[in-house]
Amino acid sequence: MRLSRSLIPTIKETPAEAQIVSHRLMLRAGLIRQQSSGIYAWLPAGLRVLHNIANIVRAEQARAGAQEILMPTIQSADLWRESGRYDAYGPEMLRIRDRHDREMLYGPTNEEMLTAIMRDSVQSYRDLPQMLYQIQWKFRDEVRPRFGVLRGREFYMKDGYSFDLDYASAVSSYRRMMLSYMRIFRDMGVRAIPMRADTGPIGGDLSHEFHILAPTGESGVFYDKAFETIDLGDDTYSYESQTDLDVFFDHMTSLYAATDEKHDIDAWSKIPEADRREGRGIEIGQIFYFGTKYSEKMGFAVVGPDGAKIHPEMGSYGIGVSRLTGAIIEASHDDAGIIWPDAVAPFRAAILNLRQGDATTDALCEKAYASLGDCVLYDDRPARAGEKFVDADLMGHPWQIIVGPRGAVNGMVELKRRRTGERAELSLEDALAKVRG
RNA sequence: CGGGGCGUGGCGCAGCCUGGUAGCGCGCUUGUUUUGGGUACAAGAGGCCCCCGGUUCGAGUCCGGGCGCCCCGACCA
Repeated sequence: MRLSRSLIPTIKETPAEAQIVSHRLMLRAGLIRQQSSGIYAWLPAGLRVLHNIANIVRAEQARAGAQEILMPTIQSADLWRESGRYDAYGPEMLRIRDRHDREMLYGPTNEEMLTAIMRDSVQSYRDLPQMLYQIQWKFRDEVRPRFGVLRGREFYMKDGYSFDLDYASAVSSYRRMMLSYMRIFRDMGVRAIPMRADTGPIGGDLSHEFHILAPTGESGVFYDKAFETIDLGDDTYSYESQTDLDVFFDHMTSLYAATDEKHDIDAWSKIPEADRREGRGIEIGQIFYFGTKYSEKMGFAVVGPDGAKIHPEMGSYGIGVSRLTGAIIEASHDDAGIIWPDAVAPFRAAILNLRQGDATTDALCEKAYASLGDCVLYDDRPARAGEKFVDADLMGHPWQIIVGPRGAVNGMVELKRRRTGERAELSLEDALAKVRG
């Protein structure tokens, strides 16, 4: 994209309402604009990040055997009466009425709806197991939204659901999702740690939360340093191998990891001091096994091989996609601005034209832009160099291709790596090769 | 839901106590200048001072009632 023709409204001063760093930077870098408390509009650069994150989720979920679907945001209250959650959920659920005075709601999660879909569509044990997910907007009317997209009321979330014939199979699905989640977060360039968790209103008896480490995280976390060097490779663990999934799960759950709420001093003290790590974490995902809670209440059963009815064992699996955009910034920034991991950056690189209007410089920039295409942001504004440097650092592009008249006459540019600050004088061709990776 | 704070050009704020022509910095527009880390000068544009009501000759300012937003706590993907 050409910055001169893009709506990426960076701002110099810190908006008064933004207290934490990711919120400030998302506003300043022109990623989002607030519309109401806890409700945000996503501008072009912000939406690209959201899509990048969602696509990483899609790719790895597909490999784990999950199918993508899309369910509506608006649901019928009747559905939730079947599970008993219409009354149980409380004021976090946004309840609305349509013109015929029918009770509706803006979905905060989708166990009921998908169970109903399955009930209508699946009758035989031969059709299970199934693993389905969607990436869709949710609404939870938080008492006190804050921290920008980290605690919005409207949020973009991946929610997945597994349906299995028996407990063993359900546990296998759960373990497969745990592996998939760890790989998803790795692919985004952040380190996540699974921690045993309470199940909350979703119900059930097996649950883990995933936290990514960030100095500004909401909760204190305690973990074994082995999490810093976890091997998640395809050669080590296969989704197809039950043994692999079990080994992986045992490895994850045998290592100590707890938020401050669940911290166990005794267990902690048994870990060699050199292996203990303390930090702050932001929850970016949670997985649950909850058995037949919904399939029984909502009358979803399949006929088994012996003709008997079987209520499928279910689990659900969430990733806060919009929250991740903020969480990644919390984990990856400096005083100058965002430092995007390559995989989620809105643009792989920015081309900084330091002398807009200088024929040689312009030509070299155009060449770079034509070569890299949509994955770069070409700063072709008639602005001063300093302003372009500052904005590029703020927006956090992994690479900056700095083109000025001094080097341009020889076809040379300066390539800067945002994360390390390293710079090198290179020919344009060499710089482009590096940016392409 | 308890406690606190704030609503004044796009952004950050002053003015309110003590009522009397709506200000500052940044940004924006035009020109000159400058040109490798937010240049300097000049000239401009831009404001139902959150809303409604009251007091007053006169309200951004005082009083009452709303609405919105933020922060701390409890709660939470």
